[in-house]
Amino acid sequence: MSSRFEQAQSESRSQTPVDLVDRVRLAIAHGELLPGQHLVENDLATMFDVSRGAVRSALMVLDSDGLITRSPNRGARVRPISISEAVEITELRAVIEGLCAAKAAQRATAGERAELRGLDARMRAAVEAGDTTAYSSLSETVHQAIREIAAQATAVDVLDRLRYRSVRYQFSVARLPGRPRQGADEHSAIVNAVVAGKADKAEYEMRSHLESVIGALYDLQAHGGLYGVPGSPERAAPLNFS
Amino acid sequence: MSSRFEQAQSESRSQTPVDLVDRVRLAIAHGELLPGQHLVENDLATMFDVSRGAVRSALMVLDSDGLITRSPNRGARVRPISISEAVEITELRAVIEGLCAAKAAQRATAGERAELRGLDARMRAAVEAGDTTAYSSLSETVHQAIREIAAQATAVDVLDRLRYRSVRYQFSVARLPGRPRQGADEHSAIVNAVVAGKADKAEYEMRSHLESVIGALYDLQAHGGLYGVPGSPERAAPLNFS
DNA sequence: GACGACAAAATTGTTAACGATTAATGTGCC
DNA sequence: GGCACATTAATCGTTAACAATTTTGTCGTC
Repeated sequence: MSSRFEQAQSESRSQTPVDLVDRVRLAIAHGELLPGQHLVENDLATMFDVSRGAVRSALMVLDSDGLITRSPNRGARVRPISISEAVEITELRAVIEGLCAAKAAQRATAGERAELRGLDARMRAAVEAGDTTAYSSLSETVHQAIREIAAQATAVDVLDRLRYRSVRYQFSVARLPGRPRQGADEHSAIVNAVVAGKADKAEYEMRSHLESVIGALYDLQAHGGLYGVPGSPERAAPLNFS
Repeated sequence: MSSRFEQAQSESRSQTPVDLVDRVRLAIAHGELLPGQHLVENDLATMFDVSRGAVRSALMVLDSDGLITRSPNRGARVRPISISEAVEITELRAVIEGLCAAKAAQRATAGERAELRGLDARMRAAVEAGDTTAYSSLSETVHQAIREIAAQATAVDVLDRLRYRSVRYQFSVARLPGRPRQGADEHSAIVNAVVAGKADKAEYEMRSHLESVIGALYDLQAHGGLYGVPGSPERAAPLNFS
């Protein structure tokens, strides 16, 4: 919690109380550290230019977060996430984001509703134009806006952590054929419900949306493997979520 | 995740990779470390008989969990939880435990259903007998059983962490007049739905139950303060949740 | 008596070194 | 050639010491 709110102040090197955790998290999300990879404390220390003690602490946090596993005296490994686990995580996200959508519907101010409508319009335009990247980015923005409006600090915190576990698959889902179109429709339904102040409907639509993501995950499994695995040339792309 | 599964193997002192985190967590839950209290690394190290480095790592994990706050160069403090935050946490728990209840209804085996029915009967008997302590304990057992049956590892992990944040208030809620009776009725409704395999109803009843807990939290706020604050003579009682 | 500068103490953040445990390698024997 | 066993290397876990920062306490002045 508190770790989320204290902004990176000066990037002053080796003033890394907890912010190293985020750096490693991002490295995993971006595919610089691959699933199953053995993480040696000394290597990470030199890689991130911090003390080994700091690395040790960060690894414990990441272990507690489920991003890595640690065996006594055997070191840490990036934890591979199976599709079935990604499904489970998405099921969990569904109910939590559903809660946020409901709260957002209750609490959104006039300005916030207008903002949501604007985002929705831009997203639909992007899909019409066939701009998948813009869709991805806007989709994430919509989710984020709803979470902010909901003002449920604890829920947002949990969601932030869950995100990093399933990033790998979110990449792939967004690239499935026909996915942007369907996603955009679902997002519109969510936005409309929130803007209309219908909490129950907002929750329902959000959950429907994420259940459709789960369906896409199963498709992924059926059609064998991942599209656009991180580590490939396009790993520079920003984090996007379906 | 992995941290949950590796059992305390030999209690061999100073073999504390992560298990120290749980010990500090429990100390906070039991009121040995009070909200707002300043946590000095050296003191904790001698208190738990571990190295300061281990304490440092544990504090970072607890900070990430939201149980304590850490200011640079100023140390750590046990994070006080306001009633409004406890409400927020319970709202979050409601949707997650709702998910677990639904999954449990889908997945419970015949044996598990029988076990749930047994627990329910014992809980109602305890309430009839006016045994508040037994009710508390059985209530927690029911919740735990449903979580196990649901087999949603990620959700259970999140719930386990959320629990520690609001323990303080859960104590008080269970002591509100008339609370055991109402809680038992709600638990029965949940169990019946799960046993009947009605996922939607199970989720609905679980959420209703926790919304009723939220109502009790507001009552607590209205009637001013906490009953049975930890640190009082009865702090030896096991953790109980409404 | 209150306020501010200064010094001392306490605490955190960092680094380096040591011992312990585990995996990997090499050797001898069957 | 393959397997049991000792040796070596790599890595983790711990401890102690040092540096940097904050807090506390003291003194002098207004």
